[in-house]
Amino acid sequence: MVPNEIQEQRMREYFIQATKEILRGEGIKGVSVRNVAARAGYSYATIYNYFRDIRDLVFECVQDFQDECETSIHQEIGDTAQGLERIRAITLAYIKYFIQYPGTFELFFLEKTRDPARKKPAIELITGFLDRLCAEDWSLCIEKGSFPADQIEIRRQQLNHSVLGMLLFYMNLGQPDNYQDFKSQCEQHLDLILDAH
Amino acid sequence: MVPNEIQEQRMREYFIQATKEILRGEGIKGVSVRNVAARAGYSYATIYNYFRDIRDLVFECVQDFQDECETSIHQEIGDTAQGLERIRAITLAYIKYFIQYPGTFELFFLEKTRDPARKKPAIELITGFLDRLCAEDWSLCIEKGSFPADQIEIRRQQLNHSVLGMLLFYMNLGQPDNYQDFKSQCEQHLDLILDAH
DNA sequence: TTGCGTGATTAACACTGTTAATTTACTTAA
DNA sequence: TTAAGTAAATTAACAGTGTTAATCACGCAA
Repeated sequence: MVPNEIQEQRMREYFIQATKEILRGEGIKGVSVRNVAARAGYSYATIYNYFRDIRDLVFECVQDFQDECETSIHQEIGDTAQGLERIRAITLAYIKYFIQYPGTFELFFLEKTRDPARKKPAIELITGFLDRLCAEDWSLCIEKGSFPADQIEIRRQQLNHSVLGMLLFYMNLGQPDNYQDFKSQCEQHLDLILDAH
Repeated sequence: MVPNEIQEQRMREYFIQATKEILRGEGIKGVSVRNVAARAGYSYATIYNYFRDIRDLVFECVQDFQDECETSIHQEIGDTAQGLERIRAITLAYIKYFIQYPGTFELFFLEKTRDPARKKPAIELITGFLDRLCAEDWSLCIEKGSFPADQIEIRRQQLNHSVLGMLLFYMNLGQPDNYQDFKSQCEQHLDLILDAH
């Protein structure tokens, strides 16, 4: 890495850090060019020397928040035994994280890129996240023959879709109208999807 | 109705019409106070005599778009016989509508109210929409005993969540990356949810 | 005709993202 | 050491956004 590139990466990191702080505190609505720049100690226009636009900057935070989320999940699930039961635990912890940090939910699922092609890595990070978290456990399900092999794929997808749908219903439409009901709804649906009947 | 109220309702209607036109043409990103007012032939500040804020105005369009969507669906499903098969047809038409009018999808599921309590009617319109469309068919399923009665509710919910999740994945994250794949994915999942096994 | 009041309008404020022009800081060559 | 040149940070500016307060215009009653 040329010195130039080290400095550039450092500058980028200043802005990314500032953006992360704002996302954590105020959510995506608090992120603005001037807001981020002020927190990073630079003028607002400086951002455009390091990022194409503000959305570009915001998507740079995806990896970090995902790492953070993953850590939180692993703490939450403890040493739950691999397999279906752990898919359940991981998914519930995954949901819990987004409820706790709605700013991250907005960033991951509600924010749009100007140029999806250029941001493909970040987007793939998001779409494959839950699958990646549960990868080993699904493999084990195949080995143990918990499901017909051709059903694994569709169940993984269904898990993805249902979880996203439930989160969106709860966070954007307020349904169910309290967390207790929401949580038991989540558990009920997980049981259905992960049940081998 | 006092003359005063008739005039007021008329004014509101001018702005609502203008908003609907913009939503249809450019989606929610095209809706701004000045944009709507110009199209309605009034000054931007006039809107605030009839609506609390711009989001308030935007949510006034929900009912109309829902009526429009319902008409489109009934056209699409033709005379499909009541029951499970019609739930399938309705849901596919429902999905098709939102793909065709992404502005409506954004309005229904992505837009946030400032004051959810005050906009409760519009929100309930949205959250109960698909259920209402399929109400008769679910009833028939109960009568015919297609499912255990206690499973009906959860399947209805699962349909709701899965559909919303799939739509969001496809529209915001571009997964699957083409409409053909998306459509067959939808069909596959519908079969799973509506299958009595 | 004057005065009042309703309601539409303009002006203003505080924001937003983005770009161009300018200034600053630093490195290199003379 | 000074001068020139370059790279990067800053300011200014533009075109938007939502929202509110002050102002203006019009119709109606006295």
